Amino acid sequence: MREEDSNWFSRWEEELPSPDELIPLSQSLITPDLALAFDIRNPNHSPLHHPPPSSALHPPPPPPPQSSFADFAADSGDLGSEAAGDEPARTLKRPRLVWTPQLHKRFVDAVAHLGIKNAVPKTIMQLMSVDGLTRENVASHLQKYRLYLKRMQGLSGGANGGSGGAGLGPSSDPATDHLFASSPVPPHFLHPGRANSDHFLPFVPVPALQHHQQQQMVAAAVGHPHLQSQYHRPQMGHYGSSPNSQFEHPFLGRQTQQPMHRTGGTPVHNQAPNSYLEDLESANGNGGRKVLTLFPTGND
DNA sequence: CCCCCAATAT
DNA sequence: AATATTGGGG
Repeated sequence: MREEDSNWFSRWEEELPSPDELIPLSQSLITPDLALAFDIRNPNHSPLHHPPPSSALHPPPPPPPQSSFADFAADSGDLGSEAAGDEPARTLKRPRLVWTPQLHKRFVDAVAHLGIKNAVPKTIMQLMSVDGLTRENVASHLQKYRLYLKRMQGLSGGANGGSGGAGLGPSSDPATDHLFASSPVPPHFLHPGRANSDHFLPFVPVPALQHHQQQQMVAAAVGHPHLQSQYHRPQMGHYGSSPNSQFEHPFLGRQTQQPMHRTGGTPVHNQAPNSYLEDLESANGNGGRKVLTLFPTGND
């Protein structure tokens, strides 16, 4: 057992959104097929602002009254190809994941805590424990993230590049990566020559740094009944900080496991019985794209 | 099987 | 533009 575990887990607890803060997306209760078929999402661009839990409850986010159909028509093109009107149940395509800053944050945390070495897609995914997240999602994101880190390193010290700016530190290149820029990149990520298991932050508890960003997690509204992220707390240790445990969904249950060594065998202890997840995972085949709607908290 | 990365595809 | 998918190599 590593004491560190309790450490960072504790930290995590703080960040964990209370169940109250989790905002269920509208379609959560709709039949997946239905949701998919109708493509319930914001056609335009404005993601529903899920107002923070300021006012207690929000009614079902009801917004886009119109255009659904337009979209539906547009993207249902593919859906129709496979007997969509009849027995769609299987072969559902999963919506594209949207990496909100919050989600990315969790990703970075996971990577940071795992240590670069153990941070491989599967592990990261497991640690993040966000429902609906697949290994591919993570792999793809990780790939991009690595490129980002590389860029940062390359440009950080000396010469400038010419990209307009010249000598600025880690060049904040243009639109290269807004998402990545929004999360603090743990130092160790940047230098390769370091011990592998360094994760605990010295003490840089982010003193007075920005605190504005409430950490709300993502609620994934995939085409499935209850797609919300759920983090589970480690059963070990003591996590009594969050008294909100009225969260009991009989359905999802992702359990966490601890990091293991990725050498040879990877005895991860498993994931819970997410039948729904498996369904989603295996589902695939035709094109109908939907968007995983993790809500962006209008705070960017 | 899983990982990684580059190139494509959507 | 942001993700997903594919393909080749380890």
